[in-house]
Amino acid sequence: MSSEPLLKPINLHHLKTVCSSCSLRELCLPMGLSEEEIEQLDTLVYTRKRVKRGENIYRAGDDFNSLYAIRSGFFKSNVILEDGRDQVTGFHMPGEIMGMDGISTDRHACNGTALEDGEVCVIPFARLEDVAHQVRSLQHQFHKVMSREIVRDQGVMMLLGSMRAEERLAAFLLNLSQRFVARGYSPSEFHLRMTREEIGSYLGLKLETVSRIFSKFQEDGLISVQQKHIRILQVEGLEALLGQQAHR
Amino acid sequence: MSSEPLLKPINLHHLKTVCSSCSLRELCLPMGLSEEEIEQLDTLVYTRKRVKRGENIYRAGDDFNSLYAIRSGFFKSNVILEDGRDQVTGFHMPGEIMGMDGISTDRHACNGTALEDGEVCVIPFARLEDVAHQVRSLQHQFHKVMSREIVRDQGVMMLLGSMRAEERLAAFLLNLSQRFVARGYSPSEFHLRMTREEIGSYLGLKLETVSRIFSKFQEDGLISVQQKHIRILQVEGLEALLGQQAHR
DNA sequence: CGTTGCGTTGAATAAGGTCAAATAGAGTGG
DNA sequence: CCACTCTATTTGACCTTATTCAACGCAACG
Repeated sequence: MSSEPLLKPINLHHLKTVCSSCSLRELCLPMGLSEEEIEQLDTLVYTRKRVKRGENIYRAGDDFNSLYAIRSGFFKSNVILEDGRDQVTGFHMPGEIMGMDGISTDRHACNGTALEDGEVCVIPFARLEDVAHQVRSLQHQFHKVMSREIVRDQGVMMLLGSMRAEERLAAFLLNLSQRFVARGYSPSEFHLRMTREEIGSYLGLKLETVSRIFSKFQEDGLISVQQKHIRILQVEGLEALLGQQAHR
Repeated sequence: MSSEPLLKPINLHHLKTVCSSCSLRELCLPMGLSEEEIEQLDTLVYTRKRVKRGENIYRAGDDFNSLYAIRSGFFKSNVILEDGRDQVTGFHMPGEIMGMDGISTDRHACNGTALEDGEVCVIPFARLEDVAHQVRSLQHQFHKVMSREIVRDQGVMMLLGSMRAEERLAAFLLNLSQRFVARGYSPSEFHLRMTREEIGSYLGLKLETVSRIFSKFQEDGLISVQQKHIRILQVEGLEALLGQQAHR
């Protein structure tokens, strides 16, 4: 066992930094592309970046150079308002692309902050446009990714504009649940990586309201909450909250 | 005067349906491109569409084929909710591009509705991608347009998530004002094309609240309101409302 | 000149925010 | 491993804001 290996070991690092062998390729930028097309993306990402909880991958005002694909970890987009408050504009999980807000002005419009230790793929944007210029299917796929972000944001706008607090929380939990399923995790049991305050900021509610409504959902037998650990007991119950006409 | 013209008349129709001679080219898709590059866009738009007030240029669920650049008129993006309520997700004026939400799923996610008679340039999306594939600067410009939409939506999310009613209205009026200026109209005097209910829907408020706050702004000497006619009397006053720390 | 849709205003109410206090964990250093 | 600290969370009491319900005014239109 201590002798020289017979075969040269596979270069694991290379294997890992390449889209074609990434386990997230069904969710991430390569989604829907063929194997050959994905291989053409392999020149795109030559840097990974490890981030620790609380660190920013970019800050509002920074020069925009790259997009970031989440490999692992959980992130938020946020802006620090003049009065110091931290306004959250999104939560992001593996396979999602962050930083697209920076394209319009060549400066990032918000911070990208890690809520737990993680790793992102750095996608130099000029290079992405180069490859998209070559590979038409990538161009199209990238347009889809941006459009999806627009649709997602408009969904949040509708949530904020038309739902009451309970409905917002129900929608939030169901949305997280769906996104966890897509990543192979349990739909009904998960760990919130963000605080009540961050949830509230995102949903336009105060942290006390978030806490109270979690407690109420628990009393009603819809979920079980223990700090950041959530278990959904009755999906239909949460869905029913959404179905009823919104009031605001 | 009844004799044959000496010179063949200029084809006015053609002159008009082409980006390079469009008065909105500084605001619209061609923004920032050179004259030669803009000429390459001239094959892009071969259809204009007139719409009457209340008509939709597309509806949620329709197949997605084209983007629409507003030539004239005032539009809203909206979704009809299950309970019949009309949730507004955006207001759009000349030079802005509508329909980008459709790219992600090949179906429109919302309606594009005219708030007054107007005209849109139909941009077949497959063709746009073709031309973008040829003209790299257009590819980049289109990415900027999409990114701008993302930033704009996130701004609305922040407004809805962190501002109280008065602040939302103040921000709304200032935003309209800025967009009118960019189009050569008065910053301080304009006509609202939408109802109080539509404003409320967009801002997450009830129409009565919108009406009350307009009245209050008027009492405070910030604006003068007469039905849909608005005159901003003290921009600084409205701006001051935003500056103060948001409370919600 | 009535009808209809939109806007304004008032009074009562409910939803969520604010303030405050108690508790529970997670992380840290001895 | 334990004590200590700090932060996140929960819960209660009270208050503010915006909604709800309702009545009325105004302007456009056939």
